[in-house]
Amino acid sequence: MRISGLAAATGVSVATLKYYLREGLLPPGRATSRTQASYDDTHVSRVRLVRALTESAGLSLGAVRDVLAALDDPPASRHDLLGSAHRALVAAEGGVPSEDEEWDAARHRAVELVAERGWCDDPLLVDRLAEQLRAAGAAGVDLPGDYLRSLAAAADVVAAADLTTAGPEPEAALRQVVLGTLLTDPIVLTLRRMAQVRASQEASGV
Amino acid sequence: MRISGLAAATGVSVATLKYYLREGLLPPGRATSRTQASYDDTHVSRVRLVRALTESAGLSLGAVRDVLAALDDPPASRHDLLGSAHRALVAAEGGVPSEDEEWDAARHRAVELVAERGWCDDPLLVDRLAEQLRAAGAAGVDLPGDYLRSLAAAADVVAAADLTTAGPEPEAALRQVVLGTLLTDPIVLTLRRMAQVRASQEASGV
DNA sequence: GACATTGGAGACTAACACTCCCCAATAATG
DNA sequence: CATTATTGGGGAGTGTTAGTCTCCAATGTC
Repeated sequence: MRISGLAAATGVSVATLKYYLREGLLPPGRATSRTQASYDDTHVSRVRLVRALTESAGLSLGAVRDVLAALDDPPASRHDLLGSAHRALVAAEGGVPSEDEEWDAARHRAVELVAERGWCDDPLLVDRLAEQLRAAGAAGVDLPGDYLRSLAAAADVVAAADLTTAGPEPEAALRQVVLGTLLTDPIVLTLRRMAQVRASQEASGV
Repeated sequence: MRISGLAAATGVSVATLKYYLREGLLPPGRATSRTQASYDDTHVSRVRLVRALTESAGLSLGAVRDVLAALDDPPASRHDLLGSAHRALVAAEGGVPSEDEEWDAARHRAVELVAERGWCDDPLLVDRLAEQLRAAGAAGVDLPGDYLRSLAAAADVVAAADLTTAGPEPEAALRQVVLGTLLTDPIVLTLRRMAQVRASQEASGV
């Protein structure tokens, strides 16, 4: 398959594919001559993956590059699997916290919630949570402790389901967890909207 | 308080505040002369809200403008409350679906899941879900029905909690639900990451 | 009265994700 | 074998977003 075939198979323009090649998001095809290369199914699925990650998961192309690099990295051991997965995920998103007194209070709340659940205390994740709590507070949105505990309980349900989708082979499991998480993040939020509408209709007696 | 005071209170540069004024994201201050205006606490919290919505919730300034406009709109009735809230939320995010055969299959899965839960069948939300399922499938990530059902169950838990934070007055409730949802979306995802790490440690016997 | 600050407005910038255009080399077609 | 289309490679240009910079005359402050 030549580049125009790849374009037809994925619905992405030739110009964009060339751009992805230049940016290293798509590996070069097998060169059959100086001005021709052939692409196969792996290229098709790579392109589809890039599109899903940018369009659905909302990642930037730079973040996609990082995720792809992490997936190509050997996961060392099954124990490190989720570790490297989360390094990829955290790197894919951003987050540099500021430092003031409101932030300290938010960070304290974050640590407390995590401790209560017996969750990991990865400082990257805790800092991010603290920053998000601070932002909500600064915007005048109050998040009671019981409310956050409900969110945490729901997160445990989701995480348990996430783990069941991972098979035993480290490489496939890494791929499944990283991509699955990134691609289901928007799904989780959409389901939340749907459930909200239903819950609100019930509450007003429809 | 003059504009430099507003800048100091919010940590946002004067140039950026002027930009927000121009863009209509921040109402003008009370003019005390031709070259001076005074700003109060409502301006401080408006700026903080804009920053939280862009930095934490990841909205574009255009989406922030739409959300703010929706919040200023009178919610008609308590019944329409979540309706207008969701119009604001859905508008704030985007999503125009494509039309092919994979999409039809994804749409069918979406309709089924929604029907099973007895959720609303707002076509905007269903279409969005279908598009997200299609993207995951195209990227080679398989989402079993049981897995989606688990996510849906968790969404119900979250939505029930969301509703408890809304008071009885329509205007305050609208604000709480819309902003609360937008600002807790990233929190939900962070909690998911944390719970995943814990669940994975448990699974590998740590 | 000297100096800083303000509102208002236009121009400029950097990052992002393409998109267009050109080239010489090659492939396909008649 | 001649003509036409397509390819890889790469530079330059585009539109959007979210600011940032510069300038002005009017005003506030010491």
